[in-house]
Amino acid sequence: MALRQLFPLVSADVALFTIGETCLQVLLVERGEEPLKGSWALPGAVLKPSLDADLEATARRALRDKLGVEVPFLEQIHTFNGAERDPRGWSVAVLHTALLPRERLPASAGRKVERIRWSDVDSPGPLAFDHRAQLTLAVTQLRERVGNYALPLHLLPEKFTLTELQKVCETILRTGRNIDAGLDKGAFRRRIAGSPDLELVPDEFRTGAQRPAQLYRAAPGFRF
Amino acid sequence: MALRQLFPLVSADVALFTIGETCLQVLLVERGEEPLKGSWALPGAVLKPSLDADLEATARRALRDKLGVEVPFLEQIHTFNGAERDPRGWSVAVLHTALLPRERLPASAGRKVERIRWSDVDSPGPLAFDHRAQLTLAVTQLRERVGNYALPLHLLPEKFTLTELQKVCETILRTGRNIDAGLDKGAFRRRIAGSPDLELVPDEFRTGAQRPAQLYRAAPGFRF
DNA sequence: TAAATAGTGTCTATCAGACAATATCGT
DNA sequence: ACGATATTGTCTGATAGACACTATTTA
Repeated sequence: MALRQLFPLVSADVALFTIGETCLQVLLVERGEEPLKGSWALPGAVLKPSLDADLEATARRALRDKLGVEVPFLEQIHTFNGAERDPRGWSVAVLHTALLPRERLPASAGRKVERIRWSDVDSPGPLAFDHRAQLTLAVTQLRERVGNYALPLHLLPEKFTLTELQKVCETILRTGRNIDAGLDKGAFRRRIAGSPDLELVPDEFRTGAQRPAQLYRAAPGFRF
Repeated sequence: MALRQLFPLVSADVALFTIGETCLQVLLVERGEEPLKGSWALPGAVLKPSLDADLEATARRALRDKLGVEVPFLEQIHTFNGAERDPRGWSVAVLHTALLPRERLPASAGRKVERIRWSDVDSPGPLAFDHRAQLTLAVTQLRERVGNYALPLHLLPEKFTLTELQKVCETILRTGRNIDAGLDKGAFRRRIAGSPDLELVPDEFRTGAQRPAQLYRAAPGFRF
């Protein structure tokens, strides 16, 4: 299309992660329109300058439309661009990473989309455009950032135990090949203890068929 | 302009760094066109889809035009965007960081530009658009990444001594306030010794009025 | 009391910073 | 020999991982 020779297509894509039973999972949507109709892709939307204050707003709009959800964490991580990545022509796609606790998954999907699917991040199957590369980057970068143990707070409910936090970290780090990824309990808790991002919830515990576990939450001014 | 309500302005900006006598310096250019003609800004160019394979190419084109130089290192770091950051309307600016050894500075400036200036990164003066914020991000991120001691290789000539490398690291880390930033020689060299990014150049030394210093260079397959 | 999970303590290898000592040049 | 810088070595405190131990609940 000649238009693309003057004005590139600008869009926002999102790698939305959540914690599955054993795996880190990512949201995929089936494309309902050409090009590549019927193939799976990361959710995304074309920028509408009259609607979106910025591309983060574009990304949030995509998630509202396709999943009907507001995410607590959304951040841009890389911009894919060029003449070749989209068959429609020159395009700019700003990739975002978003995190959603499993508890906050909506019961129903959004409008405007055929099907959605939660996929293990290490076996997403074929994806449209360069979304395989986008996903790889988002996953790699997420795993690197787990080190500070703050990011996973966005994948947990408001109150959680240290063991739950550790499980989330282990799930993120566990790849298809590397089954273990078991973090040491002692070292993990020592590190957490010194973190300003976390605070203890007084007198609240998670009970079960064993010793109750102290509940924690994100510290008041917690941001990244 | 109504056009901007349909198609955002897409451009690439560059924070080009080099090492001055005592300071980390960044290239600024005086804007030769409206808007904000006459004010200082980071070099950049509007995307030309027919010319540029991607926005990295746009950034390289900007540096060629304004400084007449090819840089050995150029990498995208963040995308600034929104309806408000440019008076012309909705815009997308992909900010890049570039590094240039002082030895490779061209004698003359490029075409297409009124004036250029190398500024200390901590006192650039007023800048156009959101370039002050862009510069702050680029500098912050550069300082964080000096930790691995690999990035500064792009700011040095092909062959260099460990002391020269250390000086570059110290210069990058030295802020206006923090005058010291002196790294420990022993620790620095120990760390370098274990790095796969560096190799010794056999039988080559930098001589002066003192003990000659062993020359090093980037290891063969050095990338980030 | 047994099972299960929470939480703590200890040992050790590693590493970074501080700082001292030695090496090797030109003059 | 002296000044200057390069290069190496040692000491020490902090820390992460491994691993074992204790604590507290329900069944």
